[in-house]
Amino acid sequence: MASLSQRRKELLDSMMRDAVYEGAVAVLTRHGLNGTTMDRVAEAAGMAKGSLYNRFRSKQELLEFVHERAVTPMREALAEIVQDEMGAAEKLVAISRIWREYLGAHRAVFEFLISDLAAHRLLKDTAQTSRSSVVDDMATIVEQGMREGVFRSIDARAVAEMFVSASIGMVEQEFARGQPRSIDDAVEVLLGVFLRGLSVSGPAYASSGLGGDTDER
Amino acid sequence: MASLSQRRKELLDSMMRDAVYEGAVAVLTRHGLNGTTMDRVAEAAGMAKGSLYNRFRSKQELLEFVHERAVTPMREALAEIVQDEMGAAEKLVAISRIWREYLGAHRAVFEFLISDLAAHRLLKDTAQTSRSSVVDDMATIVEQGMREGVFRSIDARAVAEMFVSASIGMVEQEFARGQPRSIDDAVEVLLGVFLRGLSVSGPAYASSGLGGDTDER
Amino acid sequence: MASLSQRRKELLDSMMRDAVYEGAVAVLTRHGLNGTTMDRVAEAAGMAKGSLYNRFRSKQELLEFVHERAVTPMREALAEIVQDEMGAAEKLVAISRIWREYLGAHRAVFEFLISDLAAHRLLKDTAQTSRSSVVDDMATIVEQGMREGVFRSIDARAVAEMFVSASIGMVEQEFARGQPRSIDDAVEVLLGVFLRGLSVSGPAYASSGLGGDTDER
Amino acid sequence: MASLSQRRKELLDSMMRDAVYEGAVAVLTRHGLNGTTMDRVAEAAGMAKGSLYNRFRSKQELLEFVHERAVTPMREALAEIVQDEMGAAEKLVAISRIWREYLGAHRAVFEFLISDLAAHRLLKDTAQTSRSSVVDDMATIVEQGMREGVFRSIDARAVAEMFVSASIGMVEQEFARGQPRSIDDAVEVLLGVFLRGLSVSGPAYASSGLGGDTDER
DNA sequence: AATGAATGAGGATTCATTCAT
DNA sequence: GATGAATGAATCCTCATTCAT
Repeated sequence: MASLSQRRKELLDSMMRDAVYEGAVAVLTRHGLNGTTMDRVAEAAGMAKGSLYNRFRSKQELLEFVHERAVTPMREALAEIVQDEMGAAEKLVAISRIWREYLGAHRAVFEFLISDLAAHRLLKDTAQTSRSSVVDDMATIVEQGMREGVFRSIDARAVAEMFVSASIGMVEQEFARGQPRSIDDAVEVLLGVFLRGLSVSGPAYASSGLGGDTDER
Repeated sequence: MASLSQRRKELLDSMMRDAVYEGAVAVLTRHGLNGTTMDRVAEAAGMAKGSLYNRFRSKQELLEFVHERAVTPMREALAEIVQDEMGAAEKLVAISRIWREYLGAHRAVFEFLISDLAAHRLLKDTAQTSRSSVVDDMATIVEQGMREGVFRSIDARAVAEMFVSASIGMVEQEFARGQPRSIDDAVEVLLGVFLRGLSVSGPAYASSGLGGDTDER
Repeated sequence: MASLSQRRKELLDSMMRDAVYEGAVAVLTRHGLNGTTMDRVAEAAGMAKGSLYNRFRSKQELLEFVHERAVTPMREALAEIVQDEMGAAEKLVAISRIWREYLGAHRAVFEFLISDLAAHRLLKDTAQTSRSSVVDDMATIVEQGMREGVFRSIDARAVAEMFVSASIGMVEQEFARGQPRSIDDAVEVLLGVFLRGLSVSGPAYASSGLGGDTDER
Repeated sequence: MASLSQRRKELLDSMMRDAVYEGAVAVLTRHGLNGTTMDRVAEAAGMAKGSLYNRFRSKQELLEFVHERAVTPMREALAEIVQDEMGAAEKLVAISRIWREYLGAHRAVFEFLISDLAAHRLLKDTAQTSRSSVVDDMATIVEQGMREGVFRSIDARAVAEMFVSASIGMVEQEFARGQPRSIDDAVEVLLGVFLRGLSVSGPAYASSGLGGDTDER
């Protein structure tokens, strides 16, 4: 049987993919998306440029691989939480924590691949889908909260997008200022706003200028 | 009088700058930041490449011009509102409306220049400062609300960043889906969350996992 | 008569040419031959680029004008000395002094136009001719010395070229080191070598390796 | 063994460098320093433009390589002669011959790289140093002659520069006229002048106009 | 005649991709 | 499969020259 050399090959292949991922991340971190050339990735990954093209048909495919590998665990964690038996509010808290941890640990990749619109363009299908699916999952949780009577009736997708954007925005700001918050602090601010903001019996919403939302007053 | 040819020149110059702005925006829209080459901008602006370099010393300078022209009015409107005599909540509402209008009208530019990290990198000084100043203004308003006793005590910068990111995020999502919300709807969702989220006597905040806020469900 | 406005025009034209010359020299000095653009010359000359093209059909022509104006006085002085009633040795001395003064006063132009082969190429006809004519005049003097019996029989053109090159070379070296010699010192070294070198009854020339130059031993 | 492909690679590399050198020289010869574009060099070398950039990081580096390769052997020969046990006069003769041979064989390169001030500017460090070191070596020989009592007391650097310039000047003139002298003729004229010019008991130096050298008349 | 904006060919450099070894 | 040299299209920028005002 070839299963031995088969396994060996797969192992080697897996190791190479690891090397590529880490190399690419290192390059993205130091040089930015535009500065991420195949040459640099190859060197950082400790292999020849040609070898990259044996695994990935193009730079685009390589970046999609990196994106996928970076985002997948987060998406899976999110999907799992969505399936869990917790209440919607609890889920939001759990997600926030997981995200924070993840973003903190992989800030470099996310800085370029999650929020970079140039990347969005480059990775159109992959990335858009990915962000979109995250928003979908979040929306599902918000809807759950509405069904549970914990959240008030609201445009769930809009809130989901707000939540995702606000989460990323906070992290970005911290990156930019070089003053990261603790996970606890960050989650508290974020959820402090969103949970209250979604709560059913809220304080009067002093709308001055919003058409006829009289029932919210 | 020289004032005639003078005026004429200024007019022409102004028209050229308009053409450049619109050309650049068109190219940014169609090709993304990376695909925005001087050649394409020149063609879109209906002039020769060399002419671009008569106005702008470099691509960087041209992009800064575009960024500036796109963002300035918004920043000015924001600054004005910050100075106004309104309450903090009212200010947030006003800002949201203005932003919405603006973002809707200039979606293309903002899609690339406000939230594109590659642009941030390219326009480091200009763009960073610009986004930063927006966040600063927002934070000022949040602080005002805290002083007025309308908002609870909270990390104002964090909230400001969340608000800005959430606002942009919503618009982006709408762009991506091709289903823009009405200004009223958008502002209602956004402020519905943030005003409640910042209100003093809110509903209990059901934190599960944050420090010791266990009994707040 | 138009002679008044005629004169006026000529005067203006003459002033403009002066301005162009001085501007061009300033630019050559600061930016080198390659850095000498029509834009810079125009600005340094205090006029519009288009006006340059009213006087000179091309950059080439402008540079030829500059070269001509820089070199002409030297050539004329040289020609005059050639015609003079002095002995050949005296003429060499006189020429050396005049050159020195000239080179010192116009080092910038000469640094680029006399010894720069790129300029030679650019100014092929003008410059080559000019250098050539200088060498011709020098050769004439050397021949005079030979006829007078003061100089020994020798390849006059070769000596002339050596003399010219050595003169310029010394100045260049001084420019490069930033340590100009006094005119007296420079002339003394230069002529100290060449006059002895050309003298009839010289010291034995210890040629080791020169074929059969027996009469010089 | 890797030594086979190793050797093969080195051989190829060496051939490429030869091709580049010869291509560059050809282009320099035909188009001058300014006309020496990477495109033309690539074509003349029979390779793609990009390949040039695989070997040389920039045009500057490529030109330095050309300069180095052209000048090094001469400099080495010169340095060796300086070290030799010969008398100063003999050394001058030896050097003259070697130079002649070299300049004759590589006239094209030297026409641009040795005496071209634009090149000096471009290759500042490399070229300046190179010419300077040649002059230094020559000065050393002159000083040796002075110590030996063969040459009279004189500004050695000045004479060295004169000698170098005169040597190059002669060759240039010959290039320009297309009438090369034989090595023997050239060396005879050159040294005929310089050796006499440096000799101790020379003929009276007929200075007319030099400060106080009155007794030499 | 003066002006200076417009033009576009030309030049240095980068980099994704291919391919011979 | 691995390698890395070769390729050339694409990009930013410069500058001599033209021409409408």
